[in-house]
Amino acid sequence: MSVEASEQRQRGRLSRDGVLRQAVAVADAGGLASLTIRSLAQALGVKPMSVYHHVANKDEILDGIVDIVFSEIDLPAVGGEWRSELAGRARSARQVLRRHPWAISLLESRTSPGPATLAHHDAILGTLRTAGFSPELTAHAYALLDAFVYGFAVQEAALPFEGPDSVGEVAEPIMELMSSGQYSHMVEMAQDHYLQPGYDFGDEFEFGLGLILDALAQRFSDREGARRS
Amino acid sequence: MSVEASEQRQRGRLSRDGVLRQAVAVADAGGLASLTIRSLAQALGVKPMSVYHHVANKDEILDGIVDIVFSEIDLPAVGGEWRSELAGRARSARQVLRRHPWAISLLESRTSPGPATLAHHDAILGTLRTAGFSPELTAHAYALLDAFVYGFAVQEAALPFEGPDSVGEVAEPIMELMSSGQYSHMVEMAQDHYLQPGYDFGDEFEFGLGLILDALAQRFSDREGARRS
DNA sequence: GGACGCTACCATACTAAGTACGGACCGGCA
DNA sequence: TGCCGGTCCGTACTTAGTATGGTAGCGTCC
Repeated sequence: MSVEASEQRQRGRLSRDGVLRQAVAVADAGGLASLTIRSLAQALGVKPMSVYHHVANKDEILDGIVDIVFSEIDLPAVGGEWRSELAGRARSARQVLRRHPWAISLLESRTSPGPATLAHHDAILGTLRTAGFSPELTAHAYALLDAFVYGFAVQEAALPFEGPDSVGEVAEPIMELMSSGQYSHMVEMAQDHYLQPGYDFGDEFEFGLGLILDALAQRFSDREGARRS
Repeated sequence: MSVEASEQRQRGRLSRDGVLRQAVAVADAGGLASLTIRSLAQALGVKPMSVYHHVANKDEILDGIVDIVFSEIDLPAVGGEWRSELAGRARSARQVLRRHPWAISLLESRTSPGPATLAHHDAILGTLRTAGFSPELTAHAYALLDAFVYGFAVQEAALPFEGPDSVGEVAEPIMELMSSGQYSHMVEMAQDHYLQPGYDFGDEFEFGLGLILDALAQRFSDREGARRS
């Protein structure tokens, strides 16, 4: 029995929360595929089966880390100015999903929301309702904004390159495929726009977000006007 | 739902295309998790290792079935009226992703597009450019519409219930969680709106799609006007 | 028509992952 | 002091991907 074991072998060092936070760290470091019970146990300094005394199974770990990710998203302040509050939460959500890209593929498969997820949804609904949105428009706005945020995250995750200016490197094999003569519009757009220096796909986020919020504000004030007259 | 092959033992009955189409059928029937080399081989009426003579590995299968899914989406007609063409392809994409919900989680992880995927993107870019959209606005519109379609599909896939009117059944445990006193806005929205008879989350799709297309038309005509004056 | 060899298919087996099952250890309490 | 319950772990079973090396049936050429 090695007394000098680097990590203090002691009882009670594990907890459900510690396990989940370490799971996030492992996924951040190596992707979802690298998160196994065995790798997680090693990161925690324990043996695989010890993990099961704090979570029922791997699915519970996945549900748990999704909720941790949601907890990192800034909540809109209920009662604040709806447009800036929702813009802020959308930007925060995007940042969080960029930080934890593995979470995106979990969003659609996890159907049991945790407390942070519920609190998040509640704050958004509250912000809209308190600002005076009708239930119908609240539901519309919520679904639309969330779809945009999630969908944008999916797109960013699927990009074969990372960030601006590094596009050129990976473009070779794709350009080859496209140079078959088909895909002429993609080639044109790539050359005239996407591959231009300074183009950053991430900028499309602000365009889309602004467009959606503008249009929602329009519908909102239309309704307000109709109600007032 | 009978996926098993009833074909006799004979040479040459397999092909890359047949393998991929059967893989789609298996995933449709039992979800992505049920698609294993062994289950696929059984559905094809062969032994597991036979599959590997037509695809290099499982990743190639996943890439392949994503491309099959894309091939099922109606292409917009380049040169047609952009608004209706893009609305049509968005609706078609949603239908296809509802038919193959397992494909959603693959969208973000597969970074090597197949020919159908490329043709699809090309047609959308072509529709916008031919309609007179600038490269900038084309990139904006494309990213925004795709984000919405994908994000909406993610949301629909994550719903714990299926279709309208079946909401009530599954709502019990969630209502329980929410009745802790927190989540008051969710409770209000659930009671006053989501749980009302006839509410269908799917209807949010048309609202969002219409709003985005309206707003894009606005920006398009603004630009047109500026150019003309 | 018989040997050859190509290609499609398969038997075996190795590795890795989730997890069932029961045991070992430790600290507290009667 | 001896029991107890909460933690942690050793072992092993099951399923999945796939490396390696056959084998069998068909076309080809003498």
